[in-house]
Amino acid sequence: MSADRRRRLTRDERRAQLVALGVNFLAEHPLDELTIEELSAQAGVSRALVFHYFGTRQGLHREVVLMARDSLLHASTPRPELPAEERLRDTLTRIVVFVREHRGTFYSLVRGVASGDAAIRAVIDQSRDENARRLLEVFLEQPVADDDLLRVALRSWVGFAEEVLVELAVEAERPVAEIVDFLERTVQGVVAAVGGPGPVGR
Amino acid sequence: MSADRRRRLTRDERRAQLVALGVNFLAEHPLDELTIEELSAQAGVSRALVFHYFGTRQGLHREVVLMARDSLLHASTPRPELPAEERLRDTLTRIVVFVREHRGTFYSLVRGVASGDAAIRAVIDQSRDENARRLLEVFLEQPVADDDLLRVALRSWVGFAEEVLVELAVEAERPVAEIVDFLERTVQGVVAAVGGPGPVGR
DNA sequence: GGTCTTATTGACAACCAGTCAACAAGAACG
DNA sequence: CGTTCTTGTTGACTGGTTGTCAATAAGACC
Repeated sequence: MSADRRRRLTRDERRAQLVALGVNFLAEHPLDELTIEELSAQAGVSRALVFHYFGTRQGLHREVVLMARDSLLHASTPRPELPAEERLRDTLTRIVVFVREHRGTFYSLVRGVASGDAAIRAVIDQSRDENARRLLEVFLEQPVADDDLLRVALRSWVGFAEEVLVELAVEAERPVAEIVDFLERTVQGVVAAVGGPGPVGR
Repeated sequence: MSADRRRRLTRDERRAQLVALGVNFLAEHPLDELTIEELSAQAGVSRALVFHYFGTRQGLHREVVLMARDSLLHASTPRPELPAEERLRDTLTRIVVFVREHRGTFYSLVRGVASGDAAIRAVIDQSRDENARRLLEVFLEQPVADDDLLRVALRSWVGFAEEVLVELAVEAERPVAEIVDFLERTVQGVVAAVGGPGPVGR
């Protein structure tokens, strides 16, 4: 509460403050409990100001989810200098660590966001797309029978991984290495399944 | 619109009518657009009556989701007389067919429900639990290294399958048999991954 | 036809989203 | 240092939705 009464901020400062407060809120509450009144009260400003910056309640929600999502994506950006196998393991490890350190945020992102608003769902969908794309780069070197099916498989495996992370990283206390091992083996298992029931070269 | 003006129904009849209208609505709209006003108007009754039966908006939502969920679970109940392998394939086939015939409902269930309300999320969670339990019965005969991990794997694979179904059965038009093949292979791949990186006996 | 149960309703209060014209903080300028 | 001007900020208003409750009336039972 370092806010003096009636201090005037630049557009960018105020915007950043409000979004940051929203992300903090998201770490401990589901998105649909984030009300304009709540946020404006925490920021010590009027409700009208929040509407001025975000237009609508859903506009605010979109910005908050976008910021939280980008934190996660940024924290788990693959290191391109690593070879495919190591890169996958490194990325998975950083995801698991991030989820452990921001359980509430991660949980809200993958479970607490199913807004009827298409723009908000799109933000989450883009996250799955990006993660699937990163995986595709890892597995692209292997020949597969059906490219389109591989894309679906990887995108769906992201959903699988989200569930695993919620159960093993958010709610339980499994060692990070075990979770990473498990994720690594299952993604390989799923990719193998795309190629058909035959033997899998890794 | 066979409703006469001011007809008085029994509690069970009225309740069933309102829930059924809610489920129909869910097939074409996300849950959070289901408002008391909308439902009461469609049923030709007062808003107060809906509150009388369901207490709160979330109470109504819970009942609607519960009914939609049970339709899905009922339509895909495993046939215990079949051997494990056939039973899995039969169940998966009926799920895919059901999803095709009720795309909107399925989509709303797995994507449109992320209410902040714990009771509503619990309804969806129970669905995943039940599906995981059914799968466990199929795979229980095989020895696995880590029982708890198998449970997590199957529960998470349900999330994987939901994503696959949305992409291949709801949004795309892949043949049923291809989807079932793919689901079958991936669940086996995931179960194999639980046992470790070694070869998989099937 | 009268009475009694209870399904049903209209009216009321509280809360929240969204709008808009008006206010004021603080920088720019003379 | 006072004035002007930009623009961040606000109070007041409207509309819509949730939730409450005492009152009403449909229909069964005698």
